[in-house]
Amino acid sequence: MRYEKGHRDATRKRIIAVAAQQLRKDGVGASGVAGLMASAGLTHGGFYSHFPSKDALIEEALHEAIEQVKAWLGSVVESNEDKLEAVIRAYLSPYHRDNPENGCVAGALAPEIARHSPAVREMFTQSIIEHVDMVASLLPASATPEARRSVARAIIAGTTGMIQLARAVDDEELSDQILEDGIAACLSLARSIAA
Amino acid sequence: MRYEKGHRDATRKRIIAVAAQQLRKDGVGASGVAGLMASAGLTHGGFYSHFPSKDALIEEALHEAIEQVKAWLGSVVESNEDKLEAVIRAYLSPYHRDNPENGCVAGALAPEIARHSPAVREMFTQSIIEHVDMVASLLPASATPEARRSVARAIIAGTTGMIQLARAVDDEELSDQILEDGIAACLSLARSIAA
DNA sequence: TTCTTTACATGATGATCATAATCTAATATT
DNA sequence: AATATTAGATTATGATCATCATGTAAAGAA
Repeated sequence: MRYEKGHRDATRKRIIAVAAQQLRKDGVGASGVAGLMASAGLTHGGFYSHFPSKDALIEEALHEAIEQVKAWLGSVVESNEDKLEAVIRAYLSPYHRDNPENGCVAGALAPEIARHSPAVREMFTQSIIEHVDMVASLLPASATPEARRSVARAIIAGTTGMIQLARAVDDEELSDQILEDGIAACLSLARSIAA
Repeated sequence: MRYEKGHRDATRKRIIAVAAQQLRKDGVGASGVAGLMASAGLTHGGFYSHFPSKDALIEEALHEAIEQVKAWLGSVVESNEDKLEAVIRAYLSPYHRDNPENGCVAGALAPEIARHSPAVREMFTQSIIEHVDMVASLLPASATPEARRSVARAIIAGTTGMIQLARAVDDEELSDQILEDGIAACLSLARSIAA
């Protein structure tokens, strides 16, 4: 049947939005086309009129997810006085641990991305580079630019592992400790390069 | 056909050994029973006379993989003077990054483990707890036990993310930097709790 | 030497996968 | 009002998945 104009675009966006969540929640490989479409309230039939392949959707959905995370962390930075501590605490929060579908792409999918297509890895790499610059800008201004970028890389990569382990372990107390120790470690690192 | 005695046990061990590598290399979900058996030089037919289900093999294979990593890092600790620096450098080495099939289970599979069965998560959690104690024992003796355990948790979780990002990014220079910055960050953290 | 056992192979089952062709009904266009 | 268009549904295809039933050949037991 034919729908009002704009319907097609809205549907396409909805598929991407649903995929951006589900890929982080269930993993890329474990998310099938039919399941994604069903989550968008559709059947699998129309999929290939929106995307040339599953991989094409994955690429778009991961890009969308990365933008969402960037917006989230950006708003945390904007609305807080101690910006570095605020982002770290937001990233290593129980909320982020318990809601991977709205959280960091690396935290949910890093090993799968390492095994994915060059296109996805390239996009991911670009987002990491930008994120390094963002975090570096929050580090003590008294340190050299390269020292700040170095610590920013360690914080970004480190926190990725911290949120993952906090999700993987089957022990609530240990999970909370991992988050808290991670926060302390990142703040210690940041302080360590202050002149 | 009937084989010499001991054959069955040897085959079983070989399936587990092959799976322990392949799961880390390709991911748990992406590794099928038929592919695993083929890598062991067999067809899929005999699988269910060795294991009651794919999940049962996964559990055994991941346990085996964890034991291998424990042995690897244990030997690094034993054979080096500066034990902490040696493990960190081994873990965050280009060799480890480029050979996930023989490397850390968390580094290869943490998000998948977070989504896996309670049995797998429980075994994984236990191995993390033991690993925390091991790393804590390498930290400055002048610090309190809880401070050492806290930093050990941060180092373990942090390095997991570092090896993952180093694998995921599509830029050799950035990948090397992540490893080097990770080493520096871990050593800085260790120093920070020395009395 | 004959017979039984068994480790694995072959082949089958039904589910689910990505992808594609065809159908349908409602809106846009005329 | 009649017609053309189209978004998405239904259905189909062939691959691959985990799981299981049956076949077979060679080693061990008799």
